[in-house]
Amino acid sequence: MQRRGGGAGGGNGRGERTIVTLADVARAAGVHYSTVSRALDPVSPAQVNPETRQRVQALAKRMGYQKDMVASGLKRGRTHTVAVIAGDLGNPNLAPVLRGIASGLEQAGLMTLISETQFDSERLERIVNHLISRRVDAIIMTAARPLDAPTLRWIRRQGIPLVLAIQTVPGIRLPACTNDDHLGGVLAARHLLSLGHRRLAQLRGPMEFSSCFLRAQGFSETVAAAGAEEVVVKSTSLWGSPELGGALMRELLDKKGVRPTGIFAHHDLTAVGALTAAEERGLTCPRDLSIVGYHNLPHNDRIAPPLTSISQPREELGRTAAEILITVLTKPGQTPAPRLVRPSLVVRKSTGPPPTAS
Amino acid sequence: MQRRGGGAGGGNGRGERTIVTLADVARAAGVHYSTVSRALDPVSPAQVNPETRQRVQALAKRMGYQKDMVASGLKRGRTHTVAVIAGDLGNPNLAPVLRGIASGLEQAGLMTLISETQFDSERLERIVNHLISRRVDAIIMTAARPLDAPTLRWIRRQGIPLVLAIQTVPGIRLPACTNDDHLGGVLAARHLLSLGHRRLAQLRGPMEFSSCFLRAQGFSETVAAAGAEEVVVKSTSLWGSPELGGALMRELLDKKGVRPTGIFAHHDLTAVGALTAAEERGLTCPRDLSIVGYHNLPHNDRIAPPLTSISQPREELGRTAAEILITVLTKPGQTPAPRLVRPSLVVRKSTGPPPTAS
DNA sequence: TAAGGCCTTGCAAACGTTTGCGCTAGACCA
DNA sequence: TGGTCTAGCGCAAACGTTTGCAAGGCCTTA
Repeated sequence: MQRRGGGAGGGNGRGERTIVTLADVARAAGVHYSTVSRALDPVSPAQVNPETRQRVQALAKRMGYQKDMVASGLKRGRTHTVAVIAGDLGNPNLAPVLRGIASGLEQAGLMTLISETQFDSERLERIVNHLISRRVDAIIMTAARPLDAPTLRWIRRQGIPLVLAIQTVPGIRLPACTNDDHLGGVLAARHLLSLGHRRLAQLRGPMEFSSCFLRAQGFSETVAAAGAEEVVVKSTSLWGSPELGGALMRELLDKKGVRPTGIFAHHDLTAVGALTAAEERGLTCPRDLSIVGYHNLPHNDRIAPPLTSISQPREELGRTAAEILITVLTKPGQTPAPRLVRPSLVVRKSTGPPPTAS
Repeated sequence: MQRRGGGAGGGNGRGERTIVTLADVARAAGVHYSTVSRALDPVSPAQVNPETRQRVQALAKRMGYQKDMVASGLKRGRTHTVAVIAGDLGNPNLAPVLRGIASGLEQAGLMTLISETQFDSERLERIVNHLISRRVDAIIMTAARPLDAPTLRWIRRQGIPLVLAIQTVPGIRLPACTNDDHLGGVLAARHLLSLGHRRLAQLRGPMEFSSCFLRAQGFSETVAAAGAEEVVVKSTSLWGSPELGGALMRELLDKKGVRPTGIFAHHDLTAVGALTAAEERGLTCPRDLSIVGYHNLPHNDRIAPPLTSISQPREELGRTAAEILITVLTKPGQTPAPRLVRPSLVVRKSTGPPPTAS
């Protein structure tokens, strides 16, 4: 038996329980510890007498034996741990995805280890090295940017299975699960067009995010196909804040020419900022302009006016990513096809027909 | 050298890099591997010739050696991993706390492993057993409920340091870092009282959460001390949803007697639901009633009317919890005193003087 | 110059589990 | 009855690191 190091976290260290190993169980059962190991291994084909197996299992349970995953990991080379790398845990869209991943992986007996890069490449590198040295079985990356391509390649060279979720990066073929952001752009455009808007604009997120790029593409294509007009506003490197939305909206309103009436913001918070900026210029929504947001954040129906938005099935995305990862782990060699989950449009009060006079 | 198992996650497995061990570096350096181990150990007091140390370090770096934390963990009994158990990752308040914890622990060279219980006791037990068998160095629990007391005791008996964050449970003395919820209740009460309200009420969260209990207590005490009146609404076991807020508010308005004018909701979302319900009864805020929320959620200033709320320093709480944990790990035996972080009042438009006619 | 000290390094035993191999004993067949 | 086969179990070597112990060399001191 072995003692645990360190005093008990809370108060009197009277606990100081010992930890039970294979050898302990073996001694009690009167067999060799390798036999115990085999008896406790669920997949080992009847290498051991059913009777012995029963006896040992019962004994192990009674003694409170728990396999030491660290030792097992060292020997087997598999730690049953999957790391999820996130950019910003504060992003409310992320939590359901993480939950989907964790619950999906749990069913396969895998533990989820979450880390946050805060979009800092150096930090990402540190984290990845740490994870590698910890011998995680696989990595799910939810915050990939083109910038990170070298790191992704480095992970792959280490022979560690890698799955991308939410974001994908061009130029690297990796199993991935993403939102159908192109479709999201299309849905936003169709909605505005069907209401009668003919002059449209986008408040875009950073184009180096594949998600934003695709949203923009889907939107622009649909607008062009309908023969409507799109006013282009430059995209920024910032992302998803009301401040950004305000800035972009002011820039849009300062432009010469005819003011667009249908706006597609790549983020609900951007839309919120844009709304505020528009109100400051005496415009009201949806009378003077309609706006579609993205992400369908929880408070959208309390905002004035309640925000029409594109909703993404977040938990499903996480579960799908987990599924993909599990196929990668169980069937090495094949690269599963990328998978898309489909967003939907949630109509509220921030969109309506364009002003008639114009 | 050893090969990594499993095919590369993405496409052609051409990579299949080998992994470098102490023995490899030792061979290349012409020394014994124990010497390499010592040369690479930053804390080992000049056990090794500075010259050799230099040479070995340079070589290790050049060869891309990375310490295998699994093997190290097995030998040393410390995995440099801390588990954080959360109730619901979707809770927007949690993310900053997690970030605070992770960044605090990172500075001590500790990795953060996050798990979600979804407030399921059975799941919690599974997770804890898994973590123990993975030999995590410590556990931070962010969602403790009285219900979980047995599990907490079980963790402590295993000799695993345990720190509570956000919630604390009565009856167990454990190092903890929590919000000063009592002060939060006091602040809310003082604010409403100073505006002139004399009939107050609370829309409380579940009283088995220490945070809600303390908020309620702070509020009630302050109201009583001011000689004002508090209308009591029963608390529920649900938590933090607009639906709950609506239900509680309707119950309050259905009560006989004089309607209270100052409301303290234990959660912003509850406040939002209450607002909606009040509007349905023809009451407007802040003219007919004032409401103070809790948590200062990001969208509070876009809600109509913008919500006065109690703001908590979330990331600071996480960092403090990490600090506590580190003291526990470095100075075993002592139980650090519980620490409180102080909330503050953010005044917006949902509070004002009570209606003059009454 | 010899003895004792320190500094540096090598040796080998752990940590707890997994697993290839070999041994024994019973079963089966000729 | 002797031989082969197989089921069941023990043996021991890994996995990669840490670390007490001892050995060797050099320096100091008497």
